[in-house]
Amino acid sequence: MARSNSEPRTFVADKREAILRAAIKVFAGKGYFNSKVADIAKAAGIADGTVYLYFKSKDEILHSFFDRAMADFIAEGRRQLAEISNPVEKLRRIAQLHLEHLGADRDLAIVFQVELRGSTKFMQEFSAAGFAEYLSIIQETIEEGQEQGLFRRDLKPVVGAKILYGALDEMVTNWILSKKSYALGPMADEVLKVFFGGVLEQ
Amino acid sequence: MARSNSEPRTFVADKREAILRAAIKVFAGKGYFNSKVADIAKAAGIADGTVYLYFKSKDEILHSFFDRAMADFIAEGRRQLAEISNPVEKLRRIAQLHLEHLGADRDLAIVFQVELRGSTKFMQEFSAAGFAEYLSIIQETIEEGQEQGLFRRDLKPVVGAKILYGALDEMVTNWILSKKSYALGPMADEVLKVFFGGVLEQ
DNA sequence: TAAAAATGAATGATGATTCATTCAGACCCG
DNA sequence: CGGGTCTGAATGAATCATCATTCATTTTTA
Repeated sequence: MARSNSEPRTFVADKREAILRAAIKVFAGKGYFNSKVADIAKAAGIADGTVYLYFKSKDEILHSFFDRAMADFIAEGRRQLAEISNPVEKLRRIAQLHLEHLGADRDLAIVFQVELRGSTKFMQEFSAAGFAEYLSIIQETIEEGQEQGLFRRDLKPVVGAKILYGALDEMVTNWILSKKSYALGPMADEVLKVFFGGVLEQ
Repeated sequence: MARSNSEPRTFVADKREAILRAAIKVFAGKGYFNSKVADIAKAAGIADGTVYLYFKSKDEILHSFFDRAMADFIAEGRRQLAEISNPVEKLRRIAQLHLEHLGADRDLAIVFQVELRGSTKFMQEFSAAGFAEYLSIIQETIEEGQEQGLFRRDLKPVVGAKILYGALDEMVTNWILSKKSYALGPMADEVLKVFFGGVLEQ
């Protein structure tokens, strides 16, 4: 009762966090369905049962992770975009953030690229949430660019958004699967070179 | 022994085929890990054990499917590309084939987009096989185009291939998840418009 | 009728989840 | 102080359901 009241909250949040981090590492290593809750517990240095004091189920661990990771990413993106007015530069920043963010944490990237897509159920649930929002940020930026006469108008913004997202996404997937180690961030410029200017010789 | 020698082969192949088709439908519906072998057997109208007369394991069903589907697709692609000499038109044909093929069979598309990506293991195994070959067909076509002075040279062909593939792939994924029903094939032209010419106003 | 194909009940392993028990620290009282 | 008590966190062995796979038996085919 007379406990110094913020301390326990912090403690609990930390352990939840630790389980989450351990889970990501385990999921990244062997895939969601091949990971045992016992593996996660071991990776987090706790007993199997303890996992259930912080999460309702194995499923909820993955969900929590996505929800938080995506919300964080979008919040950061919006923050940075607010400082930019030129749509061309906005798209550049989006591409860079996307690749730098995932390029900075391989486990996170693996879980995002691989596990997120591992079930239509997840995809749809997730789709409904953050993913659609992300696509629509790109889409709105393209609309802005069209209004300002910077981008061609014979292209549906929603299609443009999918193309850019798809290209970035493929960069990440290839990076994960590649045996070679290289920086993902710089690929943003390569993608944008094509997205903005196309491959045809003028 | 005195069997009219091609008939039983055919018969066996047909049943194998039927199991494969049933499996795809089931996998597409609930995901590989959530699908029971019993579900597949029921969908194929046979007993559980019969599945094992044609496949060594559940895993092998998925593998067989990928191997065959990918080999067929690449063979068909090569056949059609052989009739085209212009790299621009070759890429157009690739994009159309890609989207028309998956757009014609939703179950096939779901398994390809979702299950194939559902595990790093699968991705890597698969990657080693047909997928790398597909990417390199695109890459070589871009190289040709560069040699003929059609495509800009300040772009690595391998990167260009990933961008085009990624954009097409995203069209398929969105199509699968979309509640609206629309034709996937025609999206090829939209993608190529951007891939060839870029989004910037001239 | 013999061989091949198919059956589906039984087996055995696996692994998510539960819960009776232990443990650690906070608080109280003499 | 120092030991007793309470609370909630943590434990991990046991439970229980779920399937992939097998194989003795039956059915079909030729």
